[in-house]
Amino acid sequence: MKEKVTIYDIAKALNITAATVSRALNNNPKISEATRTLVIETAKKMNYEQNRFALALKSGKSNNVGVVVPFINRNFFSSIIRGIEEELYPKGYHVIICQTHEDTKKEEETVQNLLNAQVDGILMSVSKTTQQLRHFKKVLKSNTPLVFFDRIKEIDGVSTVTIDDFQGGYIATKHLIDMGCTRIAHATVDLALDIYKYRFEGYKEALNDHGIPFKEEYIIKTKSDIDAGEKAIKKLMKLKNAPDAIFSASDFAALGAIQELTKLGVKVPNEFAVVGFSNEPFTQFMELSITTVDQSPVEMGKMAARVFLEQMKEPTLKIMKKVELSPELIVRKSSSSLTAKQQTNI
Amino acid sequence: MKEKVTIYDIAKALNITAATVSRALNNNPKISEATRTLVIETAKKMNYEQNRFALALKSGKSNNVGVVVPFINRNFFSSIIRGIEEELYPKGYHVIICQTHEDTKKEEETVQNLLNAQVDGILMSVSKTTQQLRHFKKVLKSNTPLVFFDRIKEIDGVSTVTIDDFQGGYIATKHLIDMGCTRIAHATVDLALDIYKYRFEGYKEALNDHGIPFKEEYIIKTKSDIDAGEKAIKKLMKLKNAPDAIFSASDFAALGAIQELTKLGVKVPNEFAVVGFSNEPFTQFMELSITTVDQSPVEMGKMAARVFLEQMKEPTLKIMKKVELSPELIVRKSSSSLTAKQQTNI
DNA sequence: TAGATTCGTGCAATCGATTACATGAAAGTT
DNA sequence: AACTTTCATGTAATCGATTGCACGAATCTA
Repeated sequence: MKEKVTIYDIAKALNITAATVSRALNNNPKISEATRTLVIETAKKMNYEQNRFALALKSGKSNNVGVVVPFINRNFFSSIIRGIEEELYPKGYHVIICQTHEDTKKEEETVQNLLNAQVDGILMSVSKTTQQLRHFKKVLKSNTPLVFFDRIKEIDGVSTVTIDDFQGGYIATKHLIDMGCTRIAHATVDLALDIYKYRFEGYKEALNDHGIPFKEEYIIKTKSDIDAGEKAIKKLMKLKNAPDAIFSASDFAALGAIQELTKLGVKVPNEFAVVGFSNEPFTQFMELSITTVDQSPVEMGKMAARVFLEQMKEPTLKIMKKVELSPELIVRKSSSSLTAKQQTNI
Repeated sequence: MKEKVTIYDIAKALNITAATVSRALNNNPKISEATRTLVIETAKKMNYEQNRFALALKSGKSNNVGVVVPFINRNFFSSIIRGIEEELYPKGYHVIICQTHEDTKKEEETVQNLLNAQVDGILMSVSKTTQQLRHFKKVLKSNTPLVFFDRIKEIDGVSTVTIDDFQGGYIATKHLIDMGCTRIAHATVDLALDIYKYRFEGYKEALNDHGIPFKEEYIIKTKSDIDAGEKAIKKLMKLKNAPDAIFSASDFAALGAIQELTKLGVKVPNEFAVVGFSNEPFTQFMELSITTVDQSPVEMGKMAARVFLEQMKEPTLKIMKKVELSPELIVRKSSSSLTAKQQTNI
């Protein structure tokens, strides 16, 4: 039906060759001003659109980038993707979304797949289960820019965009200390993942800086869900010297903690303060809104995209950049009866 | 560096022509069994990967589909995309994500863009502001399958996947009636959008079926945010005959309503019941969890993908399918003190 | 004015895969 | 034995855009 207009059609219409048309459209300086404008005008008139595949075939560049995340329908990741899309779309790139379901196998397969699709770059957050780095090496070998965000692996030649999880853990903990808490527990998730390791270390450093002894019994390794938070509190409140606050590396666990504390009759925040991590949307909507650490995911996505673009500008150079965004503590009711009133007007 | 292996390389290695290799790899029946297996084996050995661009250029098919939504970092949309991706990835399609920011201009531009990129199909949810349908007609003219989900426009030849918003409005309202409410208000958003119109009509029908007179003063047109919900309650509670329940077409407005009610000292759900719509994640996490209507967005995404695949299977046929998923009422505390206890264990 | 530059354009190969048509060998038919 | 089929493979065009090289005309140089 709809015949696509090609440069040959334009050439025929103007009685010149396709080569001239191509050059005119690409602002090749060897073309006379007269024919250039003529070509450009007729191109517009004929509704010419460059065929991306022909271009891709010739150049090897697709103008697509692959974005790989565990799940797209997690606020944190979808916000990152939003940032990436908003940064890359105006530059003519299309964003291809893939999910790994936290499964290394699928991750490897997906990466290989994107490579076959000759994406111009891959931006990704590594699956929890990933140990093997072979598939990333393949990406580098194929000269495709690779940018990790949030969940990274240290690989030579790979740029990374993270938030400063250490600082995040530090400010969260310091805030609890400032609020007068002295027996601060910490719920972590998986210390094999850098993000949790650094949050934990920030926690320890804050304690240390304020002369509060670190207690192993206050550290609970949980999953990142509500149930885990409840269990953590159950365990913690049985201790002889039960804590008076918890910094949870997960908002969901923080929520579970609050629910369990309420069930036990412990008043939050007066008797027990809670701080989460991630600024999941629900934390602000709760009646007892939850203090948490914001990771500015949209900004993180934009930054990852910018790092990629920078690499594309210098295809000959091997750029390796490490960007660390600053986390922001968002104080809400779960940790501060004082500010509770200020925070009421959402 | 990394030289890509082509069928010519394989051909050279086996001292045959590329045509034979191509045919062997495509299971063309004219190729002898011997050479076929030989070719396939060496292809594997040489790590051959088909060049998607060459294929795309020749066939005009990209194996990409475009997905267009207002914002990707909205739980509803990101969940739909998750469904789409999970359904399409195994079939070899890549999903290209685009956002319209609820802006018709950007929507038109995006659609045009996807068309240029020769996607094999476009799945989208229409922007709120879209009136003009020209860009959709263009899609149809180019013979690209178009599937609308959730926010649709009635266009001949376009398949749609929606939930039965009428039924959603109906069961939400009926639930309130069953709970003993008799003065049920309704907060809607934009009656120009079908989804809200149908929810409203379901509401009216439910009232009607149960002999409850419809009152214009109980209908509030708001935006879909917390603030809007608060304002709605302020207005409603000033009425001489104030309502005892509200069915909000937006979860956010429902939340705002609850907050305002609490501020006014009205007990939810005992004195006033609230039902929202969409099953946003926060509705279940609230201390006073919110009754809402679930739209099974992942399922909706999968369905949209399946409708697309069906169309691809029959390229000659013009398939126009209308799928309507059933919404599900999720009863939580905000409307039912009885079930409140059952719902405690999340 | 002859020869050297410069300029604008055309020619043709290339990117990698597919496919209608041609070809030649083997097998079958009478 | 001569002829027709069948079968497997090769030849070459095609998809659309890019680009090094060639070429003729116009302009410049001495």
